[in-house]
Amino acid sequence: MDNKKVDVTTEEKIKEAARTIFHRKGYAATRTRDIAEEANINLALLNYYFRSKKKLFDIIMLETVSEFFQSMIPVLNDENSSLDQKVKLITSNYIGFITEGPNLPIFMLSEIRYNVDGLLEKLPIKPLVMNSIFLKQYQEAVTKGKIAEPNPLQFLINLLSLIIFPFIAKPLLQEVGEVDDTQFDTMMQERRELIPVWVKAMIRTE
Amino acid sequence: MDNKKVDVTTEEKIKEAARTIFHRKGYAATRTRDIAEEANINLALLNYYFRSKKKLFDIIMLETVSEFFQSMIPVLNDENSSLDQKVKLITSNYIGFITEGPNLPIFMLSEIRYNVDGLLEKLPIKPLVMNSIFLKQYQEAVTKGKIAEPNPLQFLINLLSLIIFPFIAKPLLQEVGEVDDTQFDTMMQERRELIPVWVKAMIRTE
DNA sequence: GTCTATAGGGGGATAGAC
DNA sequence: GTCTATCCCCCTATAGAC
Repeated sequence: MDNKKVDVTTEEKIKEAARTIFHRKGYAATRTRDIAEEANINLALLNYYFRSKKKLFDIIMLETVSEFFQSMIPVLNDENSSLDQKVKLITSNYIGFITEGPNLPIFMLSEIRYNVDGLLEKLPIKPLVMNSIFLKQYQEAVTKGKIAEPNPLQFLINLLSLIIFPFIAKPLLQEVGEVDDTQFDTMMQERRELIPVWVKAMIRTE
Repeated sequence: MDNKKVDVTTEEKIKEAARTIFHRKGYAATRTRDIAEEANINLALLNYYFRSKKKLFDIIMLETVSEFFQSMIPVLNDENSSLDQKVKLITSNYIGFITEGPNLPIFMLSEIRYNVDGLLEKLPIKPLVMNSIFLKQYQEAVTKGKIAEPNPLQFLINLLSLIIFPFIAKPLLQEVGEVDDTQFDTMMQERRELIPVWVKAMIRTE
């Protein structure tokens, strides 16, 4: 009876369109008219449902950032996996995630700078990372002398850098390296296997 | 006679202001009024000198991307330095460069996506990297079995990722890691020494 | 070259019919 | 709930005096 496919409410259609356009062009360059067109609805309906461009944007932004972190949390807090396994999962999950929506990182990171009142404070990002099993395992490995770099934040920065940055710099890297879209994608998929090996080599003690 | 300090032409004043505002807010969110105010000139003068917002932007964009690459070229083509030394120089130079203008990477990378007609094609980026001494040295090291990763582009991606990404993700990382501006800056400066060690460890053969 | 004043248009938002 | 028509502000760009 309940056919999931058909209950696409107008509100959902608008949100979906807004997500697409905002992610592609950013807040300032997006026109509400573009969103309406993408959603195949009238411009007035957008304001009927969401009051204003800014309110609609805030909703999309919150959902986007939430989803981005939610996908990491169960991995970080799995008691039954090792540090190495966590690194592999985070790498593979995020490369897959970003391959699906390549505009996501640059959108999040540029919009977070100025179109955010206290968005990051609304989300429980800090405690979820700081109290994670992941962090405990890292610190334990440092204590045991298995890891050279004592600062877990430097490690996290490195991991995220290697995963996310290539997607952000794609146009530049394609120009520099003379690679087309297919070749670029192949390289990114190779990195699913390579990054875990690399980060392990980076922090191991001599 | 020629006092460099005083010959700040109106044109230069406008360009300087435009650079500041464009870098901070991006093309779409920037208003020509903001630039005029920042430059302490009348709005009409901006159009008198540069015809339109877009033309002014194109000039700033070209200069910005040019400067960014120009600073790398002499390092990449130095015949008298080793691969390791080049990595150290690139790391240190760019961390210094970006510390001076922290908005630069996110500005370049987000604007390059859509506000660029054929900007990258105008600049000789490709040959300058592909024909560089740096690349030759890398390939030589691969042939000699000193480097495990055969693809120099993967190596370049890793190096640039580790250098640039943390600055782009600064707000996020500060929230996650509970670090203030001073602590963040300290970490970035530490990375001047750390990154060369890390990338060396990443690619070395067993 | 630099200003004031204003034209011109685009885009967010609303009124009001259906 | 959904549409058409329209308001109105803001921003880019120009006209024209000095």
